[in-house]
Amino acid sequence: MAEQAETLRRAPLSRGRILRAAVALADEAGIESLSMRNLAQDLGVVPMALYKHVANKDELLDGMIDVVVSEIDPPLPDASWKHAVRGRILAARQVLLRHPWAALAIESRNMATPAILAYLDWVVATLRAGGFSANLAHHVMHAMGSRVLGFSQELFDESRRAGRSGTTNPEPPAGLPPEAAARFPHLAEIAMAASHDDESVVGQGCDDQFEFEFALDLLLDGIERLQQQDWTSSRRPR
Amino acid sequence: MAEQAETLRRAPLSRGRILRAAVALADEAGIESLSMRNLAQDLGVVPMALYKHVANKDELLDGMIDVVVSEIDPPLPDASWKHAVRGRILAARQVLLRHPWAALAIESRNMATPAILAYLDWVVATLRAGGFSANLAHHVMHAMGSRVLGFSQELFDESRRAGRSGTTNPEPPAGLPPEAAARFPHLAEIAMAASHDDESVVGQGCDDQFEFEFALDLLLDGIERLQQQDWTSSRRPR
DNA sequence: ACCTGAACACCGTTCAAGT
DNA sequence: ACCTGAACACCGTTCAAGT
Repeated sequence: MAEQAETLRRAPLSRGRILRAAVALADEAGIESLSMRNLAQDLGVVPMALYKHVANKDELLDGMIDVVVSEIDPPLPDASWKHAVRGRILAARQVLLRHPWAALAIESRNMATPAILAYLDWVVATLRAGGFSANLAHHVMHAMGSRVLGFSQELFDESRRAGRSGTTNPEPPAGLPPEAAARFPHLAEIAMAASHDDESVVGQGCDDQFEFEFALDLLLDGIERLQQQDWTSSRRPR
Repeated sequence: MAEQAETLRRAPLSRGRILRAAVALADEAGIESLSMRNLAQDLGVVPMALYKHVANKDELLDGMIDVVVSEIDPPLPDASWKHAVRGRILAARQVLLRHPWAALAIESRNMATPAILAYLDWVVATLRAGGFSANLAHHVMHAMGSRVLGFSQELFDESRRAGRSGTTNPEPPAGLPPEAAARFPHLAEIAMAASHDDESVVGQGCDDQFEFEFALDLLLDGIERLQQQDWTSSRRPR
């Protein structure tokens, strides 16, 4: 009875409402807590009701990815392809930081969603307008890989695993555990090396934003050099 | 009775035998078919028997990753850090091509396994021996990201999804579906651009090995340039 | 002391029964 | 015709009962 009244008070189900609730659930409780049953409960609805708006869980995930990608700021008009692409990729990274589950979700799905395709199409259009051949633009897109969507792509990226953002893990230990440090001395050494010249600042973890921009600029600078040299595939990067 | 005889004929369970069977199961049937129950059945054993050798499924996955990483060829002695690192990364890629599920598995686990740490330690040692500062080596490892383990890191990488290797998908369609091509003309254009100068060869998909080496060399060349310039973090790549 | 069948608490999804 | 509770075929893991 009370439950029925609750249900009636709610807005009618819609695909958009389902997707927004799913994104919120994944953000708050982690992607591993996203089940059709949990999602239905959050919406005050019986699980089967979801299936009228999404075909199955995979399609739900595709929809959630579209929601996230649509949050990427539109491009700013910019004279230089390099600034334009760099700025939009950093904007994409900000979005993915808000939705830590999204990077892995995008990589594990195999279909490109419409929002992702539109985003990638803008990147290619910007390169082409900047004087890139279709051939070079093709290889550049491969080389950027998922970094073009702001993925950190680190080998061990804490933030991309179990969702639970914020409060629970205040400070992940920066270095290796002592016994691992002894076995892998070179890793231990660079784990200590801080992001800045001040060598006395050690063991306080990595500056993720710095590392992302470092890698992004390394790629963009190399790409710029190829483009200025009128690169074609017969001449390898060398 | 017959089942008991079968079981007795088998070698006794061991962590190694379990891990090898798990890798084989994931290779053949796909990672989504890897359940404790299926694995136990393959081994002719009751599911609970596995728990004496692996604590839980996550630890099983860690062990499987270790098996895969140990398959990477040992480094060849090489005078140049660049050739040594490049060669070993391409060897890692060959291993990951044999185990398509492994890339995503490594990215979704958060603990570095001993085999991965040993591999990374070798890469760092090679860089340091080649004259890299600890600081630059640190940033380089971040910039390489999971590419150091041979990941393609493509945004949409067919091979990394559902395992089922070989026979079932003879030829993935190279270009976009027609209606998508109309909406995303720039993507359609570069999807047509083949890997080689011969512009008449279109729509036959991508040369994955070429694209991987293109991106790898782009990174390695940029890294070499930084190292030769005595890069420090006060001077950004620029 | 060891092993393991049954059980628990979940899944995504189907389907037939009820309105 | 529409909606949905129960059921199906799975999970990973616990635990107590049996040897």
